[in-house]
Amino acid sequence: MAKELGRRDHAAEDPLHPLRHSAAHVMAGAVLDLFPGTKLGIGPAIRNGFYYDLDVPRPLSPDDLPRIEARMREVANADHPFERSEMSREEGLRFFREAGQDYKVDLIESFEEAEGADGGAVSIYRHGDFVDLCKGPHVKRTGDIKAFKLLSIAGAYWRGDESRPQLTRLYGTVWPSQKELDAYLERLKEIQRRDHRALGRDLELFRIDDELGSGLVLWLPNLSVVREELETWWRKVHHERGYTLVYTPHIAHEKTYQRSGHLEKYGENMYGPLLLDEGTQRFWIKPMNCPGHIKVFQSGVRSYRELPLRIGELGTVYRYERGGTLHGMQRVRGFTQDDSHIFCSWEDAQEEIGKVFDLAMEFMRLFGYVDPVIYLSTRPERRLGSDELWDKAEEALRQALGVREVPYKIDEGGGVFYAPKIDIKVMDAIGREWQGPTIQIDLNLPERFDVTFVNSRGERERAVMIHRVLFGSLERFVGGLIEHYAGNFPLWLNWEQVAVVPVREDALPYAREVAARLRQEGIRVRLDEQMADMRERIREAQQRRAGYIIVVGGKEAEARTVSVRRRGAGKGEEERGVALEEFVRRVTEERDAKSLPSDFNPRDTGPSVDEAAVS
RNA sequence: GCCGACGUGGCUCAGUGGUAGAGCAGUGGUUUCGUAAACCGCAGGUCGUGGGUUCGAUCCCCACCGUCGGCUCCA
Repeated sequence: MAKELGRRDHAAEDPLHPLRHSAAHVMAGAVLDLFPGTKLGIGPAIRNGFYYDLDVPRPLSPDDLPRIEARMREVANADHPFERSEMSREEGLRFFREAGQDYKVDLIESFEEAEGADGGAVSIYRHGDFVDLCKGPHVKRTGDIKAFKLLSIAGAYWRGDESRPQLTRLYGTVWPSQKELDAYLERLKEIQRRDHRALGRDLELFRIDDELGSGLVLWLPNLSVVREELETWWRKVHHERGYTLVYTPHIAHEKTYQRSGHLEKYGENMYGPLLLDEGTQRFWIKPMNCPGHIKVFQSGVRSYRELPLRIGELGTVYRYERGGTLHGMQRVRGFTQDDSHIFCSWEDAQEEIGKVFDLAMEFMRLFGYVDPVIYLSTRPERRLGSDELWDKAEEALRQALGVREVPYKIDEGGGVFYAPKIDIKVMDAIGREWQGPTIQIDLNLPERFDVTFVNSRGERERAVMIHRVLFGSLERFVGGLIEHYAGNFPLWLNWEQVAVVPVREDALPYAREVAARLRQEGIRVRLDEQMADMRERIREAQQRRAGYIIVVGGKEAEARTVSVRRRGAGKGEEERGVALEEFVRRVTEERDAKSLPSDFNPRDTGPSVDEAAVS
């Protein structure tokens, strides 16, 4: 899911900020003209555009957007100047109170509470009849706002607070030129084309069935192939790196989650209780894998000689999420995490973190994610554990990054209540930022579960618990991959690596031979023996995103060759007369190298796209 | 959960206060055709669910469920 991290500083640096913010003013003015009595919330510039939160007398529907846009165009054409002026705080309060602009009054009042409100004055901006409380800056005239479009309507709470009134948020985008606007709209279309929900349906990847339950993903056969390959590779990589892979139960006795603190801190997201033994025993479905892994660690007395003990699991968890937040595979109620907990001593912590970090970077590279940005998130205000522990934990993370000389940003106070963490964010093929792997040092659970090992002096010592995920959840990761690859998976993950198309029925025996030869190498081959029109079968294979389509007929059978067409090739770009063994060699090589596909072209990205603005 | 929009056969969509259509997919047949959609036929829907208004509702009203765009939250 594209994240808006950095949006705030981005807004400040963005040279288009005045344009976008000005467009927000013009939009608010247009709504005020068309719907008198509208109250203004806030209307900031955001990445690629702007929004304004408004309290409109009647609900707006998408049909209203063209009208508002038309009115905006009139205002733009009228070419009013933006004029700045100042009022004292009292004047401002009186002005907006008289105008019935309650939210602006609320804002000014909050300025008073905030420290450093500048000398008691507030600034306002005016264009035409429209006046708004605003820091600015703005463009000079409304005529500077030319290439814009309103995109969507949504609800948003005043000040992002659920307990406060909900306003109507209008999203729009604006650019210096029509050409840039068109390019941006084209990018939005590209995002829609890549939407994993649409591709998931068209390519028969996954399904979410209402009767089965929303937020619960059925992995259909095609995507199950992808997952199986990912899991197989994941296990191999982890075995190579000294991980111990385990399986833990999906439900646990209530005692476990009382001790872990999950019931207290996370209970509203948990499924349960399940009442067993006439209701005397209460069990809950696991929302996280940590307690299970701790129990694995504690299955015996651990010696320092056994550490670091790296316990990993593709662990399926269930979490209740509110209905409105569910989104395809990317926001679900049941998912499988590639979870690991590394138990070690403080001496080993930094090195272990470093190893995890290297592995994480390798993961992202393999899938073609680029421009990783590293964040170190430090202690939040509300937290568990002593400052001493936080010092140690943050230092270990810092050192691990320092040793590697990787640049990173510090997200002060951005850690979770029980752990500081390293987050890796990456860019996908169309320039969207995604949350990648995270590494945390858990300062809570080792205490709660009294996780210890026996050190070289024969003493019990508290173990350090490093928590990490690389994929995150397979559902979210693979959902992201679908969009990243636009459905065109690398050969090693492709459900249909080769489609064999015989020209005519008399080529079937050779086609079967070819298919058998490829299958011998473990290649996933589809040979459709129902003889329909050849062109139709080629087209269908393309629609299924077969990695290669090979056409065989009499000529090929005689020469023991195949006619090869690579996915993504243009019309008439097939390569004829490729020796069968040569083709086998190429395909197995590409598969084993886990190469990115030839039709994978990360776009040269301009400004990155804000997913939120898709209409 | 909240605000708004939407919910017609597997998919995309049309339609009406008097109990429904199209294209694709499916299926049967014909076609045997060397690289991006051959032809003809058939079948498939209690129009999301439950109430209400009405002589009569898929179409109007209400509730619920679900989907979509956001908010909030998060893997």
